[in-house]
Amino acid sequence: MSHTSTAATGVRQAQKLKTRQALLDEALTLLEEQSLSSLGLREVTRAVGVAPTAFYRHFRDTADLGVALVEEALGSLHGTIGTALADEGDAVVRIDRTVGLIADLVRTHPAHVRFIARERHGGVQPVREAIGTQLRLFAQEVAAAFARQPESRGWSEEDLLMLAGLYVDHMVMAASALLEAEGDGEHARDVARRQLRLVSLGRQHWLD
Amino acid sequence: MSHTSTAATGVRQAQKLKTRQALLDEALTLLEEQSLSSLGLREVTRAVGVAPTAFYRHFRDTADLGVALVEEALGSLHGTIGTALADEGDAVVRIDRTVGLIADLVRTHPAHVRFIARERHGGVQPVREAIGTQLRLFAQEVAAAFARQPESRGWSEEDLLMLAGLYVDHMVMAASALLEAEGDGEHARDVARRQLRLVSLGRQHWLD
DNA sequence: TGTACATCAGTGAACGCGCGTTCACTGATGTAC
DNA sequence: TGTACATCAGTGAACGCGCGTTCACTGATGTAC
Repeated sequence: MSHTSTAATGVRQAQKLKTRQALLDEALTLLEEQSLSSLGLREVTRAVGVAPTAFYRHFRDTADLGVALVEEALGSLHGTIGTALADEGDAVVRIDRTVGLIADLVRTHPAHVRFIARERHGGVQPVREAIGTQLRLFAQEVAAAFARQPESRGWSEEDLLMLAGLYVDHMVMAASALLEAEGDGEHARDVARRQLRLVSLGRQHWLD
Repeated sequence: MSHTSTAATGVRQAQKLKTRQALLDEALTLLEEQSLSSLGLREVTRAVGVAPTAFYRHFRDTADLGVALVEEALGSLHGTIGTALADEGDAVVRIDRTVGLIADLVRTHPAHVRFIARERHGGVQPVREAIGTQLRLFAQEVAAAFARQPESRGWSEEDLLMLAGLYVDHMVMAASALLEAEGDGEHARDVARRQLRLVSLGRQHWLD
């Protein structure tokens, strides 16, 4: 806790983190074809190549691991989408950039996206709650980004949150649709863009 | 197969249907707290009070039962929502009626709604596909209802489907939000109404 | 209506299997002096 | 730097349990004549 000791070698700690990450990675892979609700602790340790009991050094149970996966999947996203929405460009450009960002996310982290879509309404309460909390935070960031735009003059905070919720819900939907789309998902991206443009139009006329 | 024989007593068939329905009902109850992916055949038969092997007289496995639940949950909805949307009244009245209809559905059949929201992206492929098919049919009906309204003059079929998809997705979202809402869900209903009104505004200005 | 045979929804025993969890352990890493 | 002790990530055996599936069965219901 003092001077150099905290920054000591930490070989043990590094190895522990490596095992923990392997458990998270293999669990995510197994979750492509099942729900967290049916994921077995032994399945995960078998895939990693450690004894079943090693699991308990890192997580209390699979629900606990699920909560960690939520953090891994959504924790790093904060700021990203808000930036895409708030940056320069007109409405259409901003929407295209946002959909592009979602498509990138689906391409680089398909298993994380699937996990969030699947467990958002899934059978494991703590995980549902963790996802709900993250998405609510996310909607607040989107609302704050909107608030900074001139189009939002005259909007109540309540209405901004309503709009942000609509956006976040559709981002999750669009991501899930892209996952299921065969090929390059050109059609799915196009539908997502048109839907967001329609929402954007509604936004422009909300105070008429 | 001929004359009166098909309409014979059918005591046996009636009893079989009763057991089948009991299996579906108890499964749905068990699914309030877990995913289909982890639902056990023995759990279901135990809840009904029949031998585990009786299950096989009705379903091949729990995935098969899940597909039957999709039919039960969504099969009866055809026409209902389309009617609410197509009937007389201006946009706001139609939206209020639609949200009221969703709220009724959540109140009268909460477990069915939860099942659909949960398994739409769940870990059991045949069930995901069955839900996808039903919701796509549903979106087509909504698009057809929209097509009959004067507001849709000049709209392409593709755009009508895009709009209908937006509606259907938000109905599922709204239903799920209402399920999770504590109390009477007044706030959730209000948010759903405002979101649909904003979408409706976007629709009115789509061809500007 | 009565009888003889067929059907088939539900039974109950049995199986092998993988599960989550406990426990005392090992041996490499970390710490104090 | 060297030594003696503490920590703790990962082990491996063992447990009791519920799972899905098989099989031959029973007895009420249905059918043919």
